Amino acid sequence: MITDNQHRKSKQREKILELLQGTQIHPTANWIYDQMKQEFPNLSLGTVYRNLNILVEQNKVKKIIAGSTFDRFEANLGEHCHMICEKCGVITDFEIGIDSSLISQVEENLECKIRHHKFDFFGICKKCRNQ
Amino acid sequence: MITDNQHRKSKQREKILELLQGTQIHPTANWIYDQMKQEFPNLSLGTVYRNLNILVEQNKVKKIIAGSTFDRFEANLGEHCHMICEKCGVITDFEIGIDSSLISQVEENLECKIRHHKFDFFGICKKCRNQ
DNA sequence: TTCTATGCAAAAAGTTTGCAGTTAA
DNA sequence: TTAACTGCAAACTTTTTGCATAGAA
Repeated sequence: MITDNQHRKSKQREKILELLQGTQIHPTANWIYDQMKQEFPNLSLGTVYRNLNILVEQNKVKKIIAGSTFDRFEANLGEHCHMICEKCGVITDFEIGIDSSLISQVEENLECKIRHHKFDFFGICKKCRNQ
Repeated sequence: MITDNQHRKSKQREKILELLQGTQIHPTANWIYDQMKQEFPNLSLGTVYRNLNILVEQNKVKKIIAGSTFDRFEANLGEHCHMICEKCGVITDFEIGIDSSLISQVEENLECKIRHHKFDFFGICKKCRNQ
């Protein structure tokens, strides 16, 4: 494991990364906690969360399906994408021409049925760029 | 407002829908609560959440950037999409050829800087289809 | 020796739920 | 009249944080 200047080596953090690198299931913090309990009987969930945040910060791990923010709601039921500004948090709707064959391409590859999709773009919005 | 058989009319729910239909900002439950406080001084946040869930159930409103589930993590840092099974919750990685001009198209339209994006497909996975 | 990491427990943040009273149909 | 809706408060779930101790460098 490559260590940076800010963080020391830790058995727990190494194990968390190892678990994440060795699984396809996109686990929750709690799943990781359960896996580690045998090897680290006194492990606490707080340690798992703390280390996950460090690993995300170090770009060794990604957090997906961002929870922890507030639920947000909209009444725009049409098909559209979101551009989420990482600076001010504003969400802007827009439409792009999604090639409809894209969906069937996915369905064929994974042999699944797609019911809907969500395309989110993250970056800096016009307003924040000009400040 | 069109009512179904299960739900009666409610001033609060009507107002919530009206607010959502009249804004672009993809509000949180708490923002809605604040907007309504003047008109409904005794309003409770619980009522807002309850009605938002009813409106979502009625397909009059969408919940976006799904919070409330667990955070999920992955160590796959390459560019890929997720197929999320709505039945069993399994998340499957896959790659699709995203036309790179798509990003610059979005950047030009919104005059913004896109740093990353997230494409999620929701549906029924192969395993669940065959059950 | 120093300062990060840990376990524990308490707190925080966001959402849901039970209850008794209110209201739409 | 009946059953959904409401406000209130308590409970719940997920994540973060403060503190004293352990451990890496």
